Amino acid sequence: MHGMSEGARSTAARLLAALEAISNSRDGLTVAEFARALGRDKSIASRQLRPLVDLGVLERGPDGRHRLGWRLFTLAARAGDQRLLLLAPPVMRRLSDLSGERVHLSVLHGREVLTILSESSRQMIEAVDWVGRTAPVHCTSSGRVLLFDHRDDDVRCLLGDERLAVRSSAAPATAEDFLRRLCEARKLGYALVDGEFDVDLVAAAAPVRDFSGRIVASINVSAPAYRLKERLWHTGRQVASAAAHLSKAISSQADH
Amino acid sequence: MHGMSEGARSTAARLLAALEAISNSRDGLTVAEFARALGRDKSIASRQLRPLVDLGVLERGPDGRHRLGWRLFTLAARAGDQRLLLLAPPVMRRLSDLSGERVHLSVLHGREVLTILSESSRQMIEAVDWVGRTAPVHCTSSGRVLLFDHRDDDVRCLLGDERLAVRSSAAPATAEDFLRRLCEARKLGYALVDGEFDVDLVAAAAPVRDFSGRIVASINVSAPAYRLKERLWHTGRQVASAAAHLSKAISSQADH
DNA sequence: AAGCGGGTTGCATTTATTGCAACGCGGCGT
DNA sequence: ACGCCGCGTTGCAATAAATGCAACCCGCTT
Repeated sequence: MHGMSEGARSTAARLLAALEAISNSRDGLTVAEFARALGRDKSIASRQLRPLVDLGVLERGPDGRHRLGWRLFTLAARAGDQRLLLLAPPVMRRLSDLSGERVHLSVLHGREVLTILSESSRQMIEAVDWVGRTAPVHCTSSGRVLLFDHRDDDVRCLLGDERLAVRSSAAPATAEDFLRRLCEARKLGYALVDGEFDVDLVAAAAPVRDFSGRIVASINVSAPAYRLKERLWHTGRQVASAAAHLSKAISSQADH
Repeated sequence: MHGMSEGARSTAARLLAALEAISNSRDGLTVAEFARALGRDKSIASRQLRPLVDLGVLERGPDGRHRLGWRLFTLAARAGDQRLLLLAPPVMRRLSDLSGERVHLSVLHGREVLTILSESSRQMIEAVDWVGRTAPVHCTSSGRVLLFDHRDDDVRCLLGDERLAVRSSAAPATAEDFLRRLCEARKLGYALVDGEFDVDLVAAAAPVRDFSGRIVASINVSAPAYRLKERLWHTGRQVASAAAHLSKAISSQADH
């Protein structure tokens, strides 16, 4: 009952305590239950809950129970974007040092893959800036990873019925061909691509997920085949590890 | 970028305004920027931000910029219908590819329509879109759809007795006018709107229902009239199909 | 009818927020 | 070096909140 009586000093702390009290309840709280949970008078509960409902932070069901509202989700979604851009660079840099190659962060952009961050390696020879540019989803490791959680039907619809525009002989020519490779990558947990986007390029990618498990980005290593092909499997595991680390960091308190 | 909303009375409203000000900034806000965004003294900003940072709602980077923090995730993870949020994006993306236009997912919030997801060619970068914002219920396709199952009396009560605030000459001026259009949409199974919210905007929306048949959200396509008006009927059927598909998806148990 | 619990509202008191001022800090141009 | 400007924090009085008690309405049980 007295669960977590704590010294809530600030009004912000009291408000957050209110939200968490409701969050911790399974079916929401009525005004009286809410008042008891906070150990305050029910009048306070009534007057505190109303503006929150008006703002959309809480929802009041027809049964008079208060539950968390959609507004919190829109905030959390933006928090995810901000934290991704904030926390990705150090993870990417470490991966770049480990692999010795250039590391990219990409998101799904329509039916293409958009690179939004890039961390350079010490190498002289490397692909020029891809930031802001898009690449086909079907012949890149990032594209494969970003479609991890899509159902086969959605993938087919995304790729279109026609034959895929092949950039090289190694790239998948049909949607079914792509789905086979996607299935392989799913089992593996990360995607390896050899000469599909460009005959001389190999790449490894892994998915970055937010707090709800949704794939929000892909982290990938791309390099000339002669330099990376031999150890591509090893790099794949490194990328997967980095992506998992970034996924955890986005939704957890302590970073670095 | 300046404070757009006025009339924040309660402390809860002030707090939410603070969070949204930071949410709407791409790289976070410093204390001074935050103060300017709220139009208040910087001392208030300093004293308001600190407890939020301590609680984990906000995070203060080494550069002194405040971004949304991890604590929002713990709340949002239980907010709303997680199943809907998880399954909607792929369906929306497919509809976006089909129609070539931007797709939104909205819920009813009081007498307004709140957009909670948006899928299109652009994903997260420069996402200054509708997400998190509300629109009038009487002159939007989503609003019409979200009131599908409301009784006429409830609709009248929701809209109020007074004349509706018309945004354009095409929008319904009275509750009875709205009810006529709502009845049309009911028969059709989806709602088409031409120049009601904005003279140059057309839209099509369809209802998303949960297992019990209750309308939990609306999926809709919105685009400039010159681009979509010709094929709006066709788009309406596409939207209805996508909404039906999503309704089935959130009701079914089996899902990878 | 009376009792009970949930929900809201009035009002005096208590408490916290507000805005002004001042201060320390770090960069930058003359 | 100096002064200047912007940022961030802190004291302090006036202000504007939140708080708790009470009363009230409503539906329901006894």
